[in-house]
Amino acid sequence: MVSAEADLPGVLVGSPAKSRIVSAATALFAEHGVGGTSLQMIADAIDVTKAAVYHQFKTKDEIVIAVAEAELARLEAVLDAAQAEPDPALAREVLLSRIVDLAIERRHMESILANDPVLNRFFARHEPFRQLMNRLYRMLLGEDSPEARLSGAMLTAAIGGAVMHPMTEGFDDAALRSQLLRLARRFLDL
Amino acid sequence: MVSAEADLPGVLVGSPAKSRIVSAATALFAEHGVGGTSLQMIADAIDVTKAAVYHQFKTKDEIVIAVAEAELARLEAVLDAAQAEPDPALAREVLLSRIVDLAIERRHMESILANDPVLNRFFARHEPFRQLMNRLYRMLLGEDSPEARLSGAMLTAAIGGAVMHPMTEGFDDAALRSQLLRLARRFLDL
Amino acid sequence: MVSAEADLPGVLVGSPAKSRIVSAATALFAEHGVGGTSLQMIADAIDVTKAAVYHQFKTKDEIVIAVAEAELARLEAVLDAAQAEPDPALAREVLLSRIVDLAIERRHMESILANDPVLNRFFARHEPFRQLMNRLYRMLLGEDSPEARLSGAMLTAAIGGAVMHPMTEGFDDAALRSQLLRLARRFLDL
Amino acid sequence: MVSAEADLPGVLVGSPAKSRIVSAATALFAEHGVGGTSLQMIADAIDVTKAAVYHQFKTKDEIVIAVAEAELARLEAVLDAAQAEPDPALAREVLLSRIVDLAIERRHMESILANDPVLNRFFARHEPFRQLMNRLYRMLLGEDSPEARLSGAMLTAAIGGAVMHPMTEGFDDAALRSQLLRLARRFLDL
DNA sequence: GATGAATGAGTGTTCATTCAT
DNA sequence: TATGAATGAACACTCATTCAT
Repeated sequence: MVSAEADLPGVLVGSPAKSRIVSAATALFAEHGVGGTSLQMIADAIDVTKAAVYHQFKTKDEIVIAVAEAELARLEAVLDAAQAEPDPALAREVLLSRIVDLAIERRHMESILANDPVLNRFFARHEPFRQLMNRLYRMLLGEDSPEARLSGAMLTAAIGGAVMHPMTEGFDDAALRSQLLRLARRFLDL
Repeated sequence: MVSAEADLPGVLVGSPAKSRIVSAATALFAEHGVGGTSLQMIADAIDVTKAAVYHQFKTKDEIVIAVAEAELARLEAVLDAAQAEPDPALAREVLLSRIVDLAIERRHMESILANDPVLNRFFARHEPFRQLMNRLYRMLLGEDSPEARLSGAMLTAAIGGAVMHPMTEGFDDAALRSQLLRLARRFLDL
Repeated sequence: MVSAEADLPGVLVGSPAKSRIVSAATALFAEHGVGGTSLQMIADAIDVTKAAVYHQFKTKDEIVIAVAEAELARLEAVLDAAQAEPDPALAREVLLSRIVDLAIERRHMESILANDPVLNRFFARHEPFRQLMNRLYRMLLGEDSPEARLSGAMLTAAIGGAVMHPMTEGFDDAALRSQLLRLARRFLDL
Repeated sequence: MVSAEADLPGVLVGSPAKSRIVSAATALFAEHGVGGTSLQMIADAIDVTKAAVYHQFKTKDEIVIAVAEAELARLEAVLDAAQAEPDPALAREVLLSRIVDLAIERRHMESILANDPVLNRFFARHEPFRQLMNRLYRMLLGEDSPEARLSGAMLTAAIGGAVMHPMTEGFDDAALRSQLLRLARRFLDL
């Protein structure tokens, strides 16, 4: 079980009431998927009634979108931080490191956030997400060709998938982290 | 929409009646996820009543397991075929090629089979699956160390994730296939 | 309270289970209106669960339509009976008499069936209903002009409205019946 | 759609705030019925919060009553105007004409106000309404017998029902108006 | 093998209403 | 005067599951 009370670091979503709902929903979505999380579960997690949740969000979809956008905001923060670094090679290193960190962190939430079909469909049609990913690939691979996009997609899928993969349960965080970095760098020809 | 009537190639699951259910369920799981597929939908797809489905499978979970094991059987067939090749390097090539084929095929089912949280949880606790994956990694990487397992997990996650990734929609099948092979070979230092 | 168990005379709606639901729904719609009648109320009235009702009708709308069509069938039976009479003047008398009977009967159900906005909207868009009404007007007024239709609409509205009108509560059934017939005949210039 | 902002002519219901609520509620009741109109809809229509509405009316029922009484006040105004005419025959003509006007006006609101079961029940138990109707019948028919009351009830039901009847959709306002007057006069033996 | 009828627990959503500020 | 937050009860509808036939 995940603490539903702790706010996600660095994310603020409107009113405190809204923010608590989004935090709880994020944790629950990660554990049970969007489809497996009922509004009753979200309401119970923050100890209010379903109707109170509905006072803040008109539909479950609105909650899903809020969660997705909060997640996007975290990725954007990572990109901004990396871009602040003037040396491109160093920026790439920072970016890779932070992305692996995000993935490792997800591991502890038994996260299926990145794999959830509902969220995937949302992201696929969400232009800001596509722009963010393109920015990410450009920083990682130094160019913006279709091939670079495919390489980028493979790399992020590889990192995200690896931490959740049943076969990597034996690794502790530190080991997984350094192995992932090593393999990712090799993949990027660094 | 996917034809729910056509049997998956090379898979036989008990009686013909059972087999038709598993085929329909596989297609529906791929389209809507396990959680998003009701027994009513499965029954409708093969034009029988819900009760008829229950006559073959005692619970929905049994159907899920049957679907998962049928998928596993397909992977096993791929491994067997590759292992029949005496030259290890060639075997590896065949294996990689067939795995990419499986992934590309999934693409057309808008498959979320590999990402479904329910199936993931099933596989994580399913010993035959773990053994199959270890066999796969051994063939791909030539050894059976923890590091090899992590590399293998990353590679399969990368391939499986890439075909579904929103950013790879622009590639046609052939292009995606050859790019995936190229990148996978590079990753394996072939 | 109306007995929800007694079947409407002469109406059979598919299976017995379906028929019992339609009977109960008719009584409840008459008492509380369509909008004021919940599926729970219908289910309670015939002592089954809501889900059992849903097994017979996929939506509440389907129940509303079934009720409306059963009511239409009763009117159609009245028209058929009148049309069996060879003498046109006598047929008109029979028709008028039966229509007033229907109205008087409604009185005891505190019926708002004819006034229900939901049913009204359904009927307005239901071609068989329009044809039935035209047939009725033709028999009553002997012609099929727009003016005849307006006269017919006024007459049926008058009869239907009068029995429910708060100002006619003082009349007993027999008195109301004969007065309605007398006024209706006068209106039709009989 | 009906403008919820414009005040009903000649009706003032307490404070301006209260009046705006009653106007909006009247329009919404006419469009969706009492049961189909939520406090949220009323609040939205005049751009305040639900709580603000509750500040003016303790319950939804109070709003319903206020709406009903405002409608009654309009009818009373019509009666007063007619009674101001010294010649009884002319007074009757004026009254009939104004009543038909009210009915025609309702037509454009797709009004279900007169048919709403909730309002009907309210009126049936509302003494001022009964007195108003008796006054109306006396003016129309020149006497106050039970028979006159029934004739009156039939006539008003006929007029009110006819304008809403599905079979009268083909008439334009002017045609409907003159036909209604003609038939009503014939009915009253004028 | 298969069906139709039924069930209990759940879903997302809306409602009239209350209350501290 | 008005608001934002909350609530409990109800709503239409769906679910996996059971069972007599």
